[in-house]
Amino acid sequence: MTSILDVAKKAGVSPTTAKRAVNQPHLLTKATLERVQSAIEFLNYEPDRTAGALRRGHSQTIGLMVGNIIEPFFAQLTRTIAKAVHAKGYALIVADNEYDTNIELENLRMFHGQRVSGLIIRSAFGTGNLEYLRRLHQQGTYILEIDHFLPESGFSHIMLDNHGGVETGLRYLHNLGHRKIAALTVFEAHQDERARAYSQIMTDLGLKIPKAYQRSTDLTEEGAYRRTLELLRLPEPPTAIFSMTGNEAAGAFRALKEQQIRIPQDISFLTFDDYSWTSLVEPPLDVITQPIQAMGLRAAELVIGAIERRQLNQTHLERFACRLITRSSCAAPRSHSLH
Amino acid sequence: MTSILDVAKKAGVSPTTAKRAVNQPHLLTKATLERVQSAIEFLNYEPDRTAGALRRGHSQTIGLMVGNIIEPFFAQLTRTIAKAVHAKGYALIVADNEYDTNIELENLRMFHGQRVSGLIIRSAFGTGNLEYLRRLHQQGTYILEIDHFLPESGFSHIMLDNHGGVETGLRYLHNLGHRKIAALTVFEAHQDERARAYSQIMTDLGLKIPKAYQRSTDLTEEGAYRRTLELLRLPEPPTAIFSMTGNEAAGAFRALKEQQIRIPQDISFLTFDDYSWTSLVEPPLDVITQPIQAMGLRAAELVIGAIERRQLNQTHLERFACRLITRSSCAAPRSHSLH
DNA sequence: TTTTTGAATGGACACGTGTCCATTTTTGTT
DNA sequence: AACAAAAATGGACACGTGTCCATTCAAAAA
Repeated sequence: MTSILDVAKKAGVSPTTAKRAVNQPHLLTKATLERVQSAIEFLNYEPDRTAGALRRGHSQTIGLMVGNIIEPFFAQLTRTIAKAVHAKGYALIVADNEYDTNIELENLRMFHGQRVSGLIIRSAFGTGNLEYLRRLHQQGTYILEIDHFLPESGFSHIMLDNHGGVETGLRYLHNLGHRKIAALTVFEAHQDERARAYSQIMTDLGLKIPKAYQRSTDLTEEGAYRRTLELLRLPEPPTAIFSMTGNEAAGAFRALKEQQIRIPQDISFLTFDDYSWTSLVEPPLDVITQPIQAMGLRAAELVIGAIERRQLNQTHLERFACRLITRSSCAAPRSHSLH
Repeated sequence: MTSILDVAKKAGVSPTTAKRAVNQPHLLTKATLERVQSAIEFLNYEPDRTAGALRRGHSQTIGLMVGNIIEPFFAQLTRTIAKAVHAKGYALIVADNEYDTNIELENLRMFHGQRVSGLIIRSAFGTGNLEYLRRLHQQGTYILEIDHFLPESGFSHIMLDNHGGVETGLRYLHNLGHRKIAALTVFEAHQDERARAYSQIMTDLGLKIPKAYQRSTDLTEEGAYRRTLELLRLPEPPTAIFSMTGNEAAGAFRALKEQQIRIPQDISFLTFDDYSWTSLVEPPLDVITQPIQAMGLRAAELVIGAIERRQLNQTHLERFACRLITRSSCAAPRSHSLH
């Protein structure tokens, strides 16, 4: 493998000068710079970042831990972040935790071993790995939570305005006349912001949430499918279903379709995430869309900014607004329209 | 940052012994091993892979270059490969080339700088980066092409049985009575296997492909949308459209829907890739499904196997079969059913 | 006990870079 | 022409690991 020493020899300069041609070209004479640059080109030299990482103490690498790369939300986020960090000369190492603390821990170990400079994480529910994250941070890794955060963590985070989004959705359904509104989400221990917002806003609207509505999904398509069938079998089924993620929406929609439930005549359906397919199905779905790209760009910017300015302890808390797109999957409930 | 030296000191052994506790534990006495292990735990020691990478000459890292992470095909592939390589102790660095040789080159540079041990690549069309890939290979990076390969490259590859898949699809449509079958794909320079298979099998079936059917998409949803509208405006529009990727299918389906074309009454529609939404739309789509997970697992296995056995020059060429799933988007063409 | 053998442990060095400090060369001033 | 100041270039070392070789130790054979 050719190193900077080969370049230096070829160009007839000292190793230090050759390194400067790469890192601080403004310090060199035009002539010297050109000589070194042509040597670099001739030898196809590419600096060894592993060596640099060793010397510097951290690699020019960002770790990204998402819930599940297959979900378009995370795929889009991954892509945006990858592009942004590449532009700054960083590489992106990805892993997903499958919303499981144990899998997450293993991948955190891997990130640690790679000495990632920064970590963007959509952590699993529960505080199981908080201690490990804290240690990572203490050792110089900037940590940014995204989409979900552990309240006690004290790390920076980038969040959607989940409360606002849920409120927009629920008021929309409420105004249409719905009173029995079920949510597809994770209720356990009030860890999920959307679940919390759902409970609170339903109360604000003077609506009660039956116990039967408060069972959790596991955030998978399959789980939402099963949960939706359960809801439909209830003695008092909901007149509207509000899916808190686009992933769950696919499962729920499949269940509704299989049961030949007419949307919106029999049930209104609303979901977070404007996934491509939501406008292709019949009826096109009403959705609450997130500014994924803006969030990803900001995440990359914050992390790299903090790393380069060596402000590892500066905390940024940001919220991004979401937007309701109405199509044709929500309408007044039948009982209501008879009034 | 705690190093193995700290561990050694804490455990009262030499650095070499401490290293062995990590890498070759069978060489140590049970007592010594335990002493070192508890020191590791106490200090939260995690080996610095950047240092190991420097010494070894390559990092325990695999590069994955896909076309576009957002496409579920690549998302699924990424996830499968990520899991598989993590299990073997490797990290996965991802990048996408957006099917563009220049973007690809930049990311290849990045991979090179990171001294990835292996590279799994869905290369952009064209041989622009072949020379760079060759150099990378020469410097010790194992290279595996996936989903698409450059015939002259000589690298290992994992491919779908594209010819078989296209043949299955075309014969299916032909048997239904279709003669005017258009394909959504990349025709340029016969670089795409599915496009080549389409041309050849149409000829085998005794069918001619009008010039107007031979214009390329750019593999995007938007491009397929526009291309589909063009096809519909033709004086002799096709009676069946065969989309060669699931990504393009979304755009094509949107166009058909907007134009209020009835599927399969007015046009039959068939596509590669059994994406989640294809069974949610009306009508559910007939698809040709790929064994993405099997391909991803095999890719990871091949690359890591070659790295660990130091057989960088061994070439593996593998093909995976695909399968037609019939639902309701294909039927006999109208003119035909009148006969 | 002594010798032999193999198991267990230790020492030393190189990988390629970033960084600090030293030295040389050039430029500007008198 | 002599000097100071600034610009340009060079030297030396450390980062933490993997690997090779050397040494010590314990057990088996004589």
